[in-house]
Amino acid sequence: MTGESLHRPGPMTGPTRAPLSDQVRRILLDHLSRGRWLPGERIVERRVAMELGVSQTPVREALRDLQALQLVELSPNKGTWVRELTPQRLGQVYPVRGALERLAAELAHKQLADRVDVLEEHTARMHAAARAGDVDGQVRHGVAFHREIVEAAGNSVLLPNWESLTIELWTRLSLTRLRTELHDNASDHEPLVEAFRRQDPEAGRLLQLHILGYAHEPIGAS
Amino acid sequence: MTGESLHRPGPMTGPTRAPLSDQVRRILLDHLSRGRWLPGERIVERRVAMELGVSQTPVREALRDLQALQLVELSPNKGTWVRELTPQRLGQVYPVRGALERLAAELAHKQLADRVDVLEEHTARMHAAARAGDVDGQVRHGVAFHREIVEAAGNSVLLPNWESLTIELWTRLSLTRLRTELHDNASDHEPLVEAFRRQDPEAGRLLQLHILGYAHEPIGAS
DNA sequence: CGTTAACCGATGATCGATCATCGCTCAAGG
DNA sequence: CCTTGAGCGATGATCGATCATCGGTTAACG
Repeated sequence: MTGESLHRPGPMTGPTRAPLSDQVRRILLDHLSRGRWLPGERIVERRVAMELGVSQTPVREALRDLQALQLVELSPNKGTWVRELTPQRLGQVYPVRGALERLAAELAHKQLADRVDVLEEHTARMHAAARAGDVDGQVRHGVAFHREIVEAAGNSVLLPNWESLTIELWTRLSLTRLRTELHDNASDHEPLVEAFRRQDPEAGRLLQLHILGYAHEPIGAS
Repeated sequence: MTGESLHRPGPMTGPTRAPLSDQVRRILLDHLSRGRWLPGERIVERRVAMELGVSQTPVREALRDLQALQLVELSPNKGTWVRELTPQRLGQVYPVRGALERLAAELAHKQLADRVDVLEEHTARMHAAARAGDVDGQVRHGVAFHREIVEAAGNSVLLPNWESLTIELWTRLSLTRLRTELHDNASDHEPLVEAFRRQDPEAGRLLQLHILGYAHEPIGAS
């Protein structure tokens, strides 16, 4: 499963595209979310480069990106480490996320009223995934629900800021590493959808509380 | 003033430190804030590298950092451009900043009560700078005031998120490029300090409104 | 045996060169 | 004259090699 060389032999049929550093970043993200590297472990640029059949440069760039996502720690002249996923760190994400999404809901209250059908769609898929025992699906649609809200705000500063929290990845890591439960069932989202539908001025606040409710879930939280 | 070579001849006395890419980033930030490159203009990696006497690599890394700060735009295989500073973009920063700082104030309401003296210090310096006609000082201390609040929250997700907004730089750019006025006088901050001192539950909300008030300042905003 | 400093392998940082892609130019074809 | 595509210069992307730094190892010294 590893050792997947990224060399492009010959003319490389088709649209090719995608800088190597992007592909490397995706692979590293994948490895991280699967626990290929555990927290505290070192990531050696040259080793990864050789393994992927690329040079040090794109690996280095990819690691810089992961640093921006707070997934790894880079120390000048020392190297790269996988950051610990502690319940404390996880707990610090929720307040920020809550504040940002509340703002989004307040900015987008008008647009959201027209998009409740999309939100309901996500809710339904979430529900279906839950019944099918599809954890991955639950996470994906759950995050999509929230991303929809943030995108609806149409604020080009807000969206990248929210994306930088990488909710989906953190949720996955939390599930596997901290063995948290997934309580994020569809029914929790229905009151929110209703609030958006009637453009309830309190919808933002409801959303914020909804998110802070996630914070109580981790089993690991003492 | 340009053409400052970064070569390190000989044993380089002293602590040396600081990767070249960091120095380059600082220089580029400086150039950007001074208008060395105007919005829409192209930044060519090799040209900058030669000018600074370094190779393409550290320049490239520095540009990636600037991209994360939303100061430039990078298009794969196309190059780097300085992003426009439009009143619209600027106006989108304030709501996000407001939401984040409100959260900070609410998280830190206890710690802030013990730090009102620091806040007052910044207010005083702001005031002094204003009287001295020292615009730069006003900006610096004004931002420091707000950073103090965000730091007091002690949330390791919140702080980097707030820093990524690069308030100080945007304020400077706004002053020079959009010719906005600086209404951010010290007296505006005094009610905030008082609210923090008495741990007013509404302090966060006050701070948020205070920040949104900045948004009305730009002359350029139609 | 504990302390200190030169030594050295591993690895991040940087370099100079090469590869690949983008846009533009310009001439052939209609 | 307009369209089309080969040719080409500029420049980003990637590479392989080299430089510099960090940390652990070793050996002289007391």
